[in-house]
Amino acid sequence: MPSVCLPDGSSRVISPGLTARELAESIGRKLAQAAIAAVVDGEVRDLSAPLPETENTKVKLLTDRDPEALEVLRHSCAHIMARAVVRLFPGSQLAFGPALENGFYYDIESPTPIREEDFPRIEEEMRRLISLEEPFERFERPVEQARELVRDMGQKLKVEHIDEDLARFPSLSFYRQGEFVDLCRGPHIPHAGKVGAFKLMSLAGAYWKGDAGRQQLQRLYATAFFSQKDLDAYLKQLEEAKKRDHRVLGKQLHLFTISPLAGPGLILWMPKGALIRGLLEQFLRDELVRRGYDPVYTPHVGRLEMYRTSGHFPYYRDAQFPPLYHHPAASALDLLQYRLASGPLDEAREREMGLFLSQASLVIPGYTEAKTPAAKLEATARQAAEILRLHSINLPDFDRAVGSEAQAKALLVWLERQEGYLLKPMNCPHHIQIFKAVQRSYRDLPVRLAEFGTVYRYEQTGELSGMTRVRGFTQDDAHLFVTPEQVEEELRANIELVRFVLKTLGLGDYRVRIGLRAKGSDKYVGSDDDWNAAEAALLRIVKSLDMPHTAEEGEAAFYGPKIDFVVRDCIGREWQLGTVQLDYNLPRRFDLEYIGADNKAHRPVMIHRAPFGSMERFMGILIEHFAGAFPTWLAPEQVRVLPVSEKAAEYARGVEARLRAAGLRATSDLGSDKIGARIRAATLDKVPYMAVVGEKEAQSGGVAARDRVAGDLGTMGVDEFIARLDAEIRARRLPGG
RNA sequence: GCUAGCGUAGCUCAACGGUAGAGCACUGGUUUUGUAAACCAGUGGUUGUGGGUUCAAAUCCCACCGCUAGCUCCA
Repeated sequence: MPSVCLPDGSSRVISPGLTARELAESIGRKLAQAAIAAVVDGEVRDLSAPLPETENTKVKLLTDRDPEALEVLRHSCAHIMARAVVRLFPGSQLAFGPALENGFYYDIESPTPIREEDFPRIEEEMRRLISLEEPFERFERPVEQARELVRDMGQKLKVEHIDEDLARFPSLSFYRQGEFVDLCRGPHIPHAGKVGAFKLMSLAGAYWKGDAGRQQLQRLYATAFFSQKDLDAYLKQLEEAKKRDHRVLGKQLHLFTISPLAGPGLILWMPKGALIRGLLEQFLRDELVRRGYDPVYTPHVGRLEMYRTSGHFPYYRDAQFPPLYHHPAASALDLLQYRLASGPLDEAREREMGLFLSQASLVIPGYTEAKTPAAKLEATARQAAEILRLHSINLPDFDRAVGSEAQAKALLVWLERQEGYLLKPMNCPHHIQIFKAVQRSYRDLPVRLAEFGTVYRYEQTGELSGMTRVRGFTQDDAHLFVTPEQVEEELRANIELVRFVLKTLGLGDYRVRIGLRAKGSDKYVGSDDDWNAAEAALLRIVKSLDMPHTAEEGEAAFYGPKIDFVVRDCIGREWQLGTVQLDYNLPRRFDLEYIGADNKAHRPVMIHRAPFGSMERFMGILIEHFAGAFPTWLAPEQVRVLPVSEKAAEYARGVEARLRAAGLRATSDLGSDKIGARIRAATLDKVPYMAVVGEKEAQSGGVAARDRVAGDLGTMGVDEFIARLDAEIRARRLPGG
């Protein structure tokens, strides 16, 4: 007899064909009404689906309290939204409409573009559909019939999807709601009335199947909840996050600015922001030195030759600022060489190349008109020859070269003789030179070279955002040169360092993500043994430290496995910080070695680590985490002295001087506003402490201390006030801690 | 780079084809203040830049620059 096992441990015998809904009814009428879907053997299913006729099937009925139910609800709401759009915008083509962590979207191609002004109409239509409480009815069709069905509905994208990805399935499922039918795997809520509250959020472009080479669709973002209360709470949380936006607070509190004239994506640290950054750097540097790192400094540019050796140039050149050459012809020849070296390209890569070349303002006569890849390469070579001639560069090897490969090689020989520099995209090649400057013995290892190193990457314009996505940033970088046996210990020490520092800043809640090789792929460098050992070490460490972690195959860099740190801030948002990466590649490219105990040369393993990513990004995250109210040890202004009236101004100046002499960052506000207004100003400036002084304090020689959050702390002596702040600063106490 | 939206005083915003305005901030004055906003006055703009349409453009059109939300990318 088939039976089910319920979460409370009880089991029931069921009749064949019984659905989850009928099961719920048999348990209780209320449960049946509240049920949204069911988890059957770990899989979320419709209530209307018959339960499997096996013994001891694990069944859990989901209600609006279960997170999985919310996902089902949102997916169903995506259907309701699509239905409303199809009604209002006849001829709309539907693509995908999945649930997300905070809502859902639907990608749609409509004959008349949808605009944000249309949101109220769409929402109204959705409300009407929801009030009908129509059921979601599932049905299945063999794949051929399914294809005909979507074709007859005029849903071209769905036809494409079946042809490309779904044809291998014997049958496909659909859900019907009134006149609206959508190809969909499900599951869905029993009827539309379960949607308690929803809201259309935004409109964006998205490529069909995420492929930039395909047409762009309109993506409607929205969210849905079981109750208006939950939606309101979510919207309030968004408001809260918005108030913490580091771009807003950074402006308000004069921490940093970005000037289009200085350059988009290039952070200008204002005095207050710079002070905080300096304190953070000092804190990190002290901690690194304590843990055996050696600070170094390297310049902002490096010879192209070095980046050719490391492989950074020219392979990632579309993400780099253009190289700096002395020879006036070199930039053009460099681009032409790059084009020739790339050889014949297919259509998609040719499009990318065209974009890149036009961005670099390189015009090749006859290039665009050339029909075949070979003709394009010929045009490129002609232009190179022309430039060589104009600049009287005699290059017989190029003239003799046959084919784009040989031509590229000849040009490269010339280019390599030219003086050329690159704004550094990474610090590692420089640090490697420092490692190589001294003969290294196994006794010297690990060598840990640390630098707050500024690097430059030419991010796409649409990618730039405040301090978190920029074109120049300073990594809290270090490179560790270790023996294979030392890898595990170094990784462990690294995680412990991150753990300590993040905890100090109140970001103690985080997990690590481990990037492993994709099985059976040959794109990785390094021996299998090294990889196996390194991957096992990574997993062993996170397990032994009892840390939340996820391991993801195929997420490793081609030169080694890596760990990413993902922290959760005080309002529950996750931020990806830096990474720790093992590297077998650069030691080989730069031919690094150390002398082992056997008196033979051995190749070290490199560990790249920038656990906080960059100072810019980390600062941005801290601003949001603290909502601009930095703990006293980091606050740019720690105390503001506020004389009650001008009569106490002289005394206030004296107090300020004493605070400064004690090492506190103090100022006085001697303005003519009333004391209440100046307290308000100091509070809005997020100054942690105020020292209110009037005639009483001037007589007793004290201050009336005030905390920016707790308010009046009462009167105390100046020394007592200083001691109190000093203790807090030494302990690096956190707000509320 | 792509899609959509947006650029008005230092900041937040109004004016939406017909004389560019408010609050805050700033400056000067009055007030001499006791724990989150005293009062009065004043300064401040070639409406992102450049072109076009119009008798007339912040407003409509085009190009560029920048910003925002996504997409794509991210060694």
